[in-house]
Amino acid sequence: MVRVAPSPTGDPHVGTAYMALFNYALAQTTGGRFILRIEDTDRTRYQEDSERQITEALTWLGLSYHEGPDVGGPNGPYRQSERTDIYRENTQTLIDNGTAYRCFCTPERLAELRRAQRARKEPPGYDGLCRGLLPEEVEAKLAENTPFVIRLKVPKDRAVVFHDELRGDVEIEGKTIDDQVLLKSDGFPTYHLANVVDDHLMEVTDVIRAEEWITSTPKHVLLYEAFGWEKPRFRHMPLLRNKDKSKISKRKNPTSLIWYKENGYLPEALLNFLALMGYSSPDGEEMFDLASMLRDFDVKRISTSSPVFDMDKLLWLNGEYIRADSEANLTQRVLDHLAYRRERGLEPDAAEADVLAWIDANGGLDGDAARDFVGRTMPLVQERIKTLQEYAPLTRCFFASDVSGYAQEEMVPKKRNAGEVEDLLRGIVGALEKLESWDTASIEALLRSLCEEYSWKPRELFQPVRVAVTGSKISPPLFETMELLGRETTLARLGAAVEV
RNA sequence: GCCCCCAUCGUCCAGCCUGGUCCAGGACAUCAGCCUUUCAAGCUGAAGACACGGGUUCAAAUCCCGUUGGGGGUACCA
Repeated sequence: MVRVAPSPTGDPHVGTAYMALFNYALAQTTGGRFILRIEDTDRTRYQEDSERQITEALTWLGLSYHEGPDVGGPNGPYRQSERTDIYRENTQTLIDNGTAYRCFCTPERLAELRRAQRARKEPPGYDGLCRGLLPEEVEAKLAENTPFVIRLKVPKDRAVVFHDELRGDVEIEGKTIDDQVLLKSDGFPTYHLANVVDDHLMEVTDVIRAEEWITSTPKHVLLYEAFGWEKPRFRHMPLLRNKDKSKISKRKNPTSLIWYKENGYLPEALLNFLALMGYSSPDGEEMFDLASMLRDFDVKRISTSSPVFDMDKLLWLNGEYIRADSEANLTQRVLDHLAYRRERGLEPDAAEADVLAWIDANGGLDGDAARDFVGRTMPLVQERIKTLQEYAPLTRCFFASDVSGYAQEEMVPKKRNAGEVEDLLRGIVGALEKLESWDTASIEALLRSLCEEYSWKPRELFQPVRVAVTGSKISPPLFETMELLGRETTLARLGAAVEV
């Protein structure tokens, strides 16, 4: 039994997907179950929409869970905010057996304490003032309704050792472990308490989480001991990093899974990329989908050094997946992507607006006309785009009614002048008008013959044609583009170019 | 500061556990060439790393110790 336990505090995070992937892989390859648990115990950081976005993002990635807030299961509820009674009851057992205590210290006193400790260059931490409270004193405070928290009574005279399956034994001295708050004064548990209680109750046997939790694992171990519960196996994954090696953050990297979807990344590419971070397949293959990862998945192959999140490599992988896809499927993906962006209310750029305008005028995103036409452009651009988002800029010339926004000099090759280009274009228009069959091969044959006739090199001659027809020096293959546009549009654009 | 984790090309990984086959292999990025109607894609090639110092050993990228560096933690956040 494994779980992923994100907190709904903002956009679904790439780190959540990373953790989910490895938990999912372990569950799938060991016949275990995978739980999604929402850790929403921090009411100040809670964000309404976040949980739905998390579930949607995991679904998008294909990381389905057996149990979770939206799918139910035998170990619910799966939102910690709905389990507060459970935490309260369990905390009471700790108080009863003497492994936890009520602390009535005010936040002000704690802040003052920390300041003093800092001034004395001592490690900050609770001084244990309320540890020694007599039962009557506690009763008195309680009677006065003094707010309190419940703290773990950490044994300061011994070390806590736990075994990390990936890293070996980790030993931390009790005196360096703070008397952790377990239950806040608002009645909500802290992460540490809720996490341990839930993992136990939900029968989680394997905890795979990020490295940042290593130092607090002793607290969790102490809790398992205090409750008399069996510990799960711990595995701490390396932390995803920014280029400067700091923990990945949204200021230095896109961390929102929504961002990747909005920008045309394929879920299988993102997942594959995440898998490559700290993991390698036994056969050394770098491109593998989830199914093939599962075929030979081995937790022992997870490495412990933290990888830098390299967008360049992700982009390359995304391109690989795009090229490996079928034309029909990719066509549908482009359409779905445009629909998704519209649904999200994202402002289209000029190219995207042109594409959408054409599609709207021709039956809409789910119409046959759009699918047919986008499908016909696909062979021209499939190997030229690295994200779905790059489709529109590259194919704008097929959808736009007017492409004449280019600068005049773009049509003029080096060592040629505007007059020469104009003469050439007139000649080309004349020849194309008389061309019998309007297809790629015929157009190419004709233009190449004109190269000889005018003594222009192919690359020279094709440049003004390309700019006139597509509006840019960079375009899909020219002759195919002209065929797809049709004689009428092509000639109109060439004619317009001659005019000016 | 204190505690903990980590350490192979710019980046991601392989090799390390079970020392010799490693003057270290692959991928991304970079550069060059080829292909070529632009841009891509593709192909070929180049450059590029065992952090440092000790120790163990006939032999160390691999084992041990230390140093240095990087990161994380040190909240009534998760």
